[in-house]
Amino acid sequence: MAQLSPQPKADKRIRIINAAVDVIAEKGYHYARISDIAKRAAVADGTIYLYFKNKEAILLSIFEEKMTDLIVLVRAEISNISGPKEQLMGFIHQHFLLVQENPALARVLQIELRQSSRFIHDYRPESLWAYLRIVVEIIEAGQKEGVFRRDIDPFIFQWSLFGALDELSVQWILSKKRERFPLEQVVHQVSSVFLSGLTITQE
Amino acid sequence: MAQLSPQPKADKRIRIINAAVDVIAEKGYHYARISDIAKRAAVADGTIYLYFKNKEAILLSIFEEKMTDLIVLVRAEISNISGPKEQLMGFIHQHFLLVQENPALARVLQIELRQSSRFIHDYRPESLWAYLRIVVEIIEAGQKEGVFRRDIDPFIFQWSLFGALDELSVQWILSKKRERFPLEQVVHQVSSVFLSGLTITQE
Amino acid sequence: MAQLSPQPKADKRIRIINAAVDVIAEKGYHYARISDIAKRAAVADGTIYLYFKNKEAILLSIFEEKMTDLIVLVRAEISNISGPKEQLMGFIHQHFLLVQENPALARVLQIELRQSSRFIHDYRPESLWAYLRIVVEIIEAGQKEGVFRRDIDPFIFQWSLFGALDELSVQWILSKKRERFPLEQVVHQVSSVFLSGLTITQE
Amino acid sequence: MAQLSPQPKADKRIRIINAAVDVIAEKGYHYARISDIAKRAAVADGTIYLYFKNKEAILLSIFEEKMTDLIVLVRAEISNISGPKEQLMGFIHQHFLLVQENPALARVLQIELRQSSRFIHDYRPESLWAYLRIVVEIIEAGQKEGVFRRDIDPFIFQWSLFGALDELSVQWILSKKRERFPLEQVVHQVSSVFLSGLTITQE
DNA sequence: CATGAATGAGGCTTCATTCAT
DNA sequence: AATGAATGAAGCCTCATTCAT
Repeated sequence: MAQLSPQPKADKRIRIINAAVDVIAEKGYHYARISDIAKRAAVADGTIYLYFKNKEAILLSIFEEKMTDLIVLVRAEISNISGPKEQLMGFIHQHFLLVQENPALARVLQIELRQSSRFIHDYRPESLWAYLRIVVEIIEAGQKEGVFRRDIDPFIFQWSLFGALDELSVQWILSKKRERFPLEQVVHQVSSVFLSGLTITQE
Repeated sequence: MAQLSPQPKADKRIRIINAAVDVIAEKGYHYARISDIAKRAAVADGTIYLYFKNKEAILLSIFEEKMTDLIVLVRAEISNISGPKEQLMGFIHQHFLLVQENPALARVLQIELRQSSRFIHDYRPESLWAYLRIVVEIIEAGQKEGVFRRDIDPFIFQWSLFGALDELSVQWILSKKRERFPLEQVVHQVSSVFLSGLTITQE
Repeated sequence: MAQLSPQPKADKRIRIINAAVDVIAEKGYHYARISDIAKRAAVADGTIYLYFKNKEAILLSIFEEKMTDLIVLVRAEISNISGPKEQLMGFIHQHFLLVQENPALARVLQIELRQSSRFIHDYRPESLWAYLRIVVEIIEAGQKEGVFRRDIDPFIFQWSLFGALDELSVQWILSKKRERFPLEQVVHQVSSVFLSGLTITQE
Repeated sequence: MAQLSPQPKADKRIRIINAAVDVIAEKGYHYARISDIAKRAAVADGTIYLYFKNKEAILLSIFEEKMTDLIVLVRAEISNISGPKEQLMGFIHQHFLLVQENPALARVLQIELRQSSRFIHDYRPESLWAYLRIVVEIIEAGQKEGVFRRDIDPFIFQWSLFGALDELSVQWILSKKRERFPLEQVVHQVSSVFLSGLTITQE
C-alpha cells in the first residue's frame, strides 16, 4: 500500500477540521452533513468518529483549535506595537485581516458556532474570552497609563468592540458587493469611533 | 362547560407566534419541534400549517411582525426626544429595555433567526434595515446640525452600534448572573463610548 | 337567502359526483384531495360527508351511478340494431363513442377506479358485469342463431373484448396525438378482428 | 453464530425488489408502506434509500428490471417456434404461463404500476413497448408471408391483444376460484379468437 | 487505524375526517 | 343542511452514528 493520500499522513485530523470549516461555512452547521465533510476530507464517514466524538465535537474543536492559533497570532502582532491606542488599532486591524483572509473560518466562528446548542447553553467559550482578554489588557494598560478613560468598564467595552467587529465582519462576509465595503475603511472608521470614545479628551 | 381557554378568541395565529418565540428561545430553532410549538400554543400540529407554510415561515413571520412592532415603538419613543445625542442615547436605552422585557423574543431575533438558511442566504431582512434606519437618520441629522463628526460613515456606524448592542444583549441574555451585569450601566457605557466617538470634540 | 347556487338545488350530490370525476381524472384518485373536489363542486369540504361516507365511497358511487347510466344508454342503442354481428359492432362503437365524449369519466372508470383497494379486493363490480352481460347476451344469441362459433366461451370472450376496448381506450386517452389514433378506425379494426374471430367461417 | 440469513449475499437490492413485489401485490402501491417492504426484505427502512431514490423509483425499477427479464424469456421461447401463427400462440401461452407462475409480479406489472402518477403522466414505458414489439414483429412477418391479413393495423392489434391478455390475467388473479378458470383454456380461446380474426380466410 | 454499508430514530408535513356553529 | 377551521394520525425520508470487515 503505497502513499496515496495527497498530504503526508497523520494530518487526517487536520484535514477533517479544515474540511469541516469549508463545508460548514458553505452550508451552515445544521445543513452540513458528516458525509460531506468526510468526502471533502477524503476520508470515510466512519473515520471522522475516530477523531471526534460526534458532530458537535467537530464544531467545538474548530473553535478551540482555531481560536488558539488566532490568539497566538494576534498576540504576536500586538507585541510588536507600542502604545495602547496603537495596539487597539492593531487589534482591530488584525481582526479584519483575519476575516478577510479566512472568510470560511470567520463565518464558522462567528455565525455557525452559535448553532450548536451546547455552545450556547453549556459551553464556556474560554478561547473567546482569551481572545478578548487581549482587548481588556490593552485597555487596562491604557487606563493605567492615563491614556484611556477610567470610567470605561473594560468588560462592557470588550463586548461592544467584539460585537461591532463581529457584526461588521458578518455583514462583510454576507455582502454581495464587498468592494463597496472595503475593510481598510472599516478598520479606520471603527478605530476612530472606539478610540475617540475611549480616549481621554484633552480639554 | 366553563371558560377554559385563557384567551377566548385570542387569535390562534398570535398564540402560535408567541409559542414559537418561547420554544425557539428555549431550545433553539433547529431543536424546536413543531409539536412543541403546537403544544405550547394549545393547538394541533396541523393547525400550525393553516397559518404558516412551513417551519421556516414561522421564524420569518416572527421577525417581520415583531420587528414592525419594535420599529413603531422605538420611533414613538425617539420622537419624544430632541437633540441627536439624546435621541441616540434614547435608541440605545430603548434597545436594551426591549431586550430586558422580552428576553425570549430578543434571543430569537438576535440568535435563532440566523439559523434559518433562507434568512442568511436569500432573505433580505428589510425590517432590520428599517430598524437601523432609525440610527442612520439620527446620525445624519446630527451631522447636518454639526453635532456629529462628518467623517463618520453612517453605514459602518450603524452596524458597529448594532453589533455592540446585539452582542451585549446576547451576553446579557446568556449571562447566568445578570445582576453583575445591570443593563442600566450597559446603556450608560455604550452611550458614552459611541457618543464620545461620534461627537465633535470642542478643542 | 335567495337562490345562490348556479344549479337549481338538490343537485349537490350530482355536483359533487361530477366534480369528483373531473378532479380524479386530472390528478388521479390518490392525489385528488377532498378539498379539491369540494372546491370544484362549490361546496364546503364537510358537505361532502353529508352525501358520502368517505373518499372511497365517492369513487364507488361514481362507478355505480355512471355505469347504470351507461348500461341504459348502450342497451337502448343496441335494441335499435338487429343481428348479433351488427349488435356487437354497435356495442364496440358505443363504447368508444362514450370514451370519446366523456374522457374524464372514462379515465376514472378505467384507470382510477382500480386505485381503490376496496374495489380490487372486496368489491363486486356488479355494474361492470351488468355492462358485460350485454356482450354475453349478444354472443349467446348469435350462437343460438348459428352465426357465432359455439366453441367460444362467452365468459372468456367478454373479458377479452372488454380488455381490448379498455386498453385501447386507455391508450387513446393517454395518447398525446389522438389524431394519429382515430377512434373510428379503432372501432373498425377491433370489430373486424373480434367478429372474424367469432363468426363461423363458411368453408 | 450460525448462518442466519437465507441468502448470504443475495444482494440486498434484489431482496428489496422482491419484497416490494410481494408487498405491493398484496396491499397495492399506495397502501404498501416502505416499512413493510423493509421488514419483508429484512433490512432497515433507511437501507432502501441506499438502493432507490424514493418509493416511486422502486415501482419503476420493478417494471424496468422485470420486463427486461420477461422480454428475454419470451423472445427465447418464441425463437424456438416457427410460423407466425404458432409464434403468436406461443406468445399468448407464455404470457399466461408467466402470470400463472408469478402472480404477484403480474399483479404489480398490470395493476399497481398504474398507480404511479409518474408512470401514467411522464414515464414512457419503453419496456412495455419492447414487449409488445414482439407481437408486432410476429404480425408483420405473418403479413409479409401472406398468412395474416394485411388490413390489420399491427399497432391497434398489439393493444387489443395486450388488453385482452391483461384483463384476463387480472380476472384470473382476482378470481377466488381459479379452478373454474383454467389458464390453458383461456390460452386456447384467446388464441382461437385472435388467430381467426387475424388469419386470412381461405374462401 | 480505516472503511462505508447499514441502521433506525425521529420530524415535518399532508389531508381525510370531524364537529361546533 | 351547510360550513370550514381544526384535528391528529401516519408516512416518507434524512442523516448521525455504529460496527463487521
